Amino acid sequence: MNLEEIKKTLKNNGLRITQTRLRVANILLNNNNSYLTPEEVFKNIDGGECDQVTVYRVLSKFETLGIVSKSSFKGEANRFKLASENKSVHGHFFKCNQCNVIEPLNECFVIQKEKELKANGYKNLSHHLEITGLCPTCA
Amino acid sequence: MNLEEIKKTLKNNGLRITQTRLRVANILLNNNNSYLTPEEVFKNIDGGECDQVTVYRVLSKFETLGIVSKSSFKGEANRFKLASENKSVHGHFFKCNQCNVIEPLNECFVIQKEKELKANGYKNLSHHLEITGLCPTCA
DNA sequence: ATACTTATTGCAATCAACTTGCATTAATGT
DNA sequence: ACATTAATGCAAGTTGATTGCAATAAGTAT
Repeated sequence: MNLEEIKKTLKNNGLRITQTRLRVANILLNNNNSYLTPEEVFKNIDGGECDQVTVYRVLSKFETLGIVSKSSFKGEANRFKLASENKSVHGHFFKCNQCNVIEPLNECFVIQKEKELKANGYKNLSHHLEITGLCPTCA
Repeated sequence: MNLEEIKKTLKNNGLRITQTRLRVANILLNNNNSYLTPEEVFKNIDGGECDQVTVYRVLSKFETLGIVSKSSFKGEANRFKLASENKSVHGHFFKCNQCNVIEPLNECFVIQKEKELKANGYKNLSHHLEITGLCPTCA
């Protein structure tokens, strides 16, 4: 996704190219590799140039348009990044119920399933896998 | 988990066997097969017999003790049920970003990984897998 | 360019699901 | 029966997000 593609997507859907949408888009473009919370996006914009609610609305709209993908973890803010070429984005973690340590799980079991879903017409897939329990230290 | 096991677990951890803990335990025992939110548990207790905050605290304590397992979905309340004999509990869903339809995914990819973690000393494991995107209807 | 529509925004209020602080109450070991 | 301190109730606070509505600005027609 580059700026032109984003603009085109907005146009194609009868949506307006507004200041805030452009600002949010540019921040995402400059952070292509990391997920940002709406608040982080807002702080990058800030200067009183827009309202935080607008950032929420823009990101939410971007998501339904497939411009961004969302990483959604209970207990923390949503995170957004530009949708990658291959639309499949994912994160895997182990989270200890006691000490709250979060360890990445480095294998992806789900890509196979996503391929299956894609073959059946599902789009813009991303997934989130969380295994919780007690880590060896706490167990 | 039966009532005796729950009491024993509390004792073993130097915790008191209180009215609210017993009430919550009994409600969970009578709903062994479905996840309940703290609010649902509270409503089952109600009669002004305790405070909802206490239910939150009890369920949270039960979780760290491994008495219950938690299903934790962003955008909705946590859900709890008694930990099963085999401590591995899981839920898999596909959630459409547009229409919010939630479809269960009937296969479990993660059991293998959990076995691996168990072999390495992790305990009370449960997991949650969510694939999001656009369902064929919305795509 | 100017006027007109209506999508988009800002602001304030509201929400859900918890969490926290603290004084009071009630389990439990002696 | 009493002392200790874990557990509770109540009120308030928090975080992340949503909603209603009047004001504003983007895009289209004139």
